[in-house]
Amino acid sequence: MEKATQNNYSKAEMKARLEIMEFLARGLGKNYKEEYIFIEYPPEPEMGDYTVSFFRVAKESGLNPQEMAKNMAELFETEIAVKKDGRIIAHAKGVGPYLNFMNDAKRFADNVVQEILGEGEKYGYSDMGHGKKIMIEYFSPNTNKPLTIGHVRNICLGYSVSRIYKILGYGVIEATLYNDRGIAISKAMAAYLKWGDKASPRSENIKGDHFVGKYYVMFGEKLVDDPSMEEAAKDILIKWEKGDKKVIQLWKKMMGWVLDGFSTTLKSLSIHGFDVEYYESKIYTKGKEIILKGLGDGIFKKHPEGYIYAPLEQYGMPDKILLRSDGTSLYIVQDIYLSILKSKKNLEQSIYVVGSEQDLALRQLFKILEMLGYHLKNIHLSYGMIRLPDGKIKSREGIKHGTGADELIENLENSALEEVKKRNGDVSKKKAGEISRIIALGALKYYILNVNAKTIVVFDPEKSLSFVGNTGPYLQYVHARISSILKKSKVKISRRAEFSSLRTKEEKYLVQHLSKFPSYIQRAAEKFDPSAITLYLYELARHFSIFYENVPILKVEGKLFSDRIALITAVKQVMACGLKILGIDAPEKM
RNA sequence: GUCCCCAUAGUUCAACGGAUAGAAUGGGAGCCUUCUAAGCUCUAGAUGUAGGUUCAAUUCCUACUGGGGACACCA
Repeated sequence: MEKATQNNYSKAEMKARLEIMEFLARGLGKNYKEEYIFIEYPPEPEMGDYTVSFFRVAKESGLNPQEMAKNMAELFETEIAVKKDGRIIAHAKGVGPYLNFMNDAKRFADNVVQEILGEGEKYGYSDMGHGKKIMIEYFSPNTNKPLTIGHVRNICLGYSVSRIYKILGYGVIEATLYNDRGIAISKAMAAYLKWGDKASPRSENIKGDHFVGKYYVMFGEKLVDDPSMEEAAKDILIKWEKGDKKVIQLWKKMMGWVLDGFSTTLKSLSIHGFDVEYYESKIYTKGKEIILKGLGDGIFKKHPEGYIYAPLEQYGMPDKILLRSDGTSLYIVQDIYLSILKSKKNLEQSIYVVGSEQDLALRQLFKILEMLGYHLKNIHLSYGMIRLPDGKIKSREGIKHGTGADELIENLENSALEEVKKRNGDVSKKKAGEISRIIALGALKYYILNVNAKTIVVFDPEKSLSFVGNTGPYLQYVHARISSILKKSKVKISRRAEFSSLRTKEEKYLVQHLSKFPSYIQRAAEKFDPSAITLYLYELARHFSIFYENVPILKVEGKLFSDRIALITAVKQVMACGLKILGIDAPEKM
């Protein structure tokens, strides 16, 4: 097992871990081997705050793990526990082959709550990425049809992973590539020329991407009766490549409509642009020199039939054709060019958020780059597709009902609005609209990010998205409830306070969980997986909800009151920060 | 045909090789004169099959079965 070179722990957790390591090193003596000791979290909070298992150490030293745990627990209790000298770890208990450590609840609460309130919004941040640049390319749509829930998954993943790395101090460049040329667009253009009759999104009152998508679908539908359309599309493509003025003019017009539509969808998802935008139309001819040089250097080969290819069978992949017999380049050539362009930015790593159906294509791309001598760390963040209970989203007729990004968001906003009205008769129409928008997006983004990226999700437009249970709105609800209490409490909390009165089980578990936030951020980063954050936040919300049911806040007085206010302030802050990582807004009221 | 991914409660998803396989939803039973019931409590319910590695396997390996994806001089 590899150990991270640097860990993102809260200061409180770091203190506890150092105490444990120090104790174990001394107590185990010559049997202590750092590579076999892992401090983990026990499966249940009541078992303790940290745990170490002795399987490995015992095996290496020929001892019995149960006895080791028992002896070490005794040693801790007789030597350390009695001292009460300001340590975080107060007790140790041997349970089978595990040694469980318990924090001093009061001292740990002091440390954790002070740290969170002291660091404010920066709690959980790290500088481990200081001076390191990474680029993450995501979204990268084809520009011939509107966006689907599949694109939304891509966007949510890319956006969230970007946030995670930013928090760890990396310089993150968010990039996208518009696939704005080629046969698909030519088809939409051909259909528009034939049946468009000078209509426009404005004249038809349709969003630009939907407008163009309509013609793309029309092309496919009418092709059956009118096979000549195939030729018409090819003709347009050829004219486009030659720079035919009329074709280019039409293309610019239609691309403008599509990109305008995309921009609207992105805004409705609260995504506000990318640091770098690449356009296929601007780079698609580039890269040919690289291939020819590679051929000259013996890296690539020329087939007797005339095409140039990368020999990849030696690496267990099919060979990849790069240049056609007529000398024109295939799509991957511009990918190679773009990757090399990126590598000139001194990147620590370059991440591609691309669906798993392109696993092979990206493996080939990365291998070719390696063959060319570019050893940039390329990572494919591969995600599974979203399917419907009865099959794929895409079909010949375009996309299936309920899976378009725009209609999905709109439907969700409408049902969220009904809920808000039901629960909040007193809010203004405008406010209700704002809140329902926040909730709708919370539900959608959480739904997508709560599962591992590579899982193929079965999505039922009628049933899948809900506002109850393990959902985004549940987390938002916790935030809103805390906000409501704080509004009523009207106290100033001191960051230096000692939170001596946080004694209940519910408070202890909350503090314990709060202290783990930074380590979950790191876990999410290592795996490029925002679901580590959703998992963390769901548990935080659970702990809070149980606390809320059982522990009164506004009804108690004095120090107990102010301590609990401090605690829930910390919960609110961590919840807001975590939701922000997911791209979800935290409402004050709902 | 070759390669890749997946298989866990009725359903949709969890589980760095470790403690009693967790949630949610749906089913059953409760909790609003008390800080927002989008909540809380209790209850029934699952690792495709056969081997192997390991002190320990949902997790790693092999085969099988069943799903999905990829393998164009398309993008």
